[in-house]
Amino acid sequence: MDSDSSSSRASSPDMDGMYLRNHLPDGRVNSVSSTQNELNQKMTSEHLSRSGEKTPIGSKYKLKKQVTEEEIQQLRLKINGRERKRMHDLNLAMDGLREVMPYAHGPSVRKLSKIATLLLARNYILMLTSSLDEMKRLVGEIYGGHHSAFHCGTVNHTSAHSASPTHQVHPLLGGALSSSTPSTLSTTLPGLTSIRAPHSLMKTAPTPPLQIGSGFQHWAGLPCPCTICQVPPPPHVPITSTGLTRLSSENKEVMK
DNA sequence: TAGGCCATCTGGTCCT
DNA sequence: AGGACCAGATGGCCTA
Repeated sequence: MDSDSSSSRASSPDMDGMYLRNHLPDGRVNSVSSTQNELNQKMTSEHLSRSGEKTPIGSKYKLKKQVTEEEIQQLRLKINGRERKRMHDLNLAMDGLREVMPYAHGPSVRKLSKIATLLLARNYILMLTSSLDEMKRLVGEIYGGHHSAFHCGTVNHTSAHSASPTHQVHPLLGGALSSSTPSTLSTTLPGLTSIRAPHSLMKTAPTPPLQIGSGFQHWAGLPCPCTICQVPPPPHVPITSTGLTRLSSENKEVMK
C-alpha cells in the first residue's frame, strides 16, 4: 500500500507522539501499535539484559560504569526517534517531488512509489533539459544574428546591446546563436514525448498525458535556466532495472 | 498466496 | 560525544 508520511500508516507524523506516549522510561509499555515494534522492543530489552556491561549499541556508548537498562533504553529510543524523523523528512521531500511531477494528482489516484517517483523525476529533468536545448535553438533562429540577451526569463533589450561586461548574451544562447538548423518542438523534443499516461501503478481512470499537477508551473514559472542559477543536467546514464523486477515495465514507461 | 512497497528498529560508519 | 546517514532485517498492508 502506498504508505508514507501522509498516509494512514503507522508511520504517520503522530508516531513520535505515540512513541513518546508509549515508551515509558521503565520500558513497561513499549508498544507503538505495531506487533513488530513490540517485538523489537522486547528483543532490545532481552539483548540489554543479556549484554551485561556491554551496551547493545557497541563500544560507542561506553558509558561510565553503570548504565542502567533504563538509560540505555532511553538512548535507544532517542536514536530511534531521530531515525524515524529522518525518514519522515525524507518522505516529505518525496511528497514534494511528487507534487511537482507532471502526473495526475488526486485522492483517487494511486500515489507513485518512491522508486517510480525518482525515475519519473529523472525523466522529467531530462525532458526539461531537452526542451531547454530546443528553446535555445529556436531563440537563436528568431534572433538570428542579433545578440540578444535573455536572462532570468526576461528579454532585456537594453542590456542586449549595452556595454555591460556581464550578461551581454545569456549563456544559454552561446551555442544557440551559432545554430541555424530549423526544427520544431514536436519533432525534435524527444523528451516531450516521454511523459506518458499514467502507468500501471495508476489505478484510476486514464488521464491525458502531460496532465500537470497542481504544483506544476509553466515556462514562466520554471526555475531560471541561466547557467548561473542552473545545475548542470545529469549525464544520460541508463538506469539499470536490476533488482527492480516488478518495476521493469514501469521503468519502461517512466524512462521512455 | 506471492510479491511489492513501506515503516520501523538496529548497528555500523562517518562527520562535526 | 553526538548526530546524520546507511543498509540489513523484520513484519504489516495491499494487490494481482
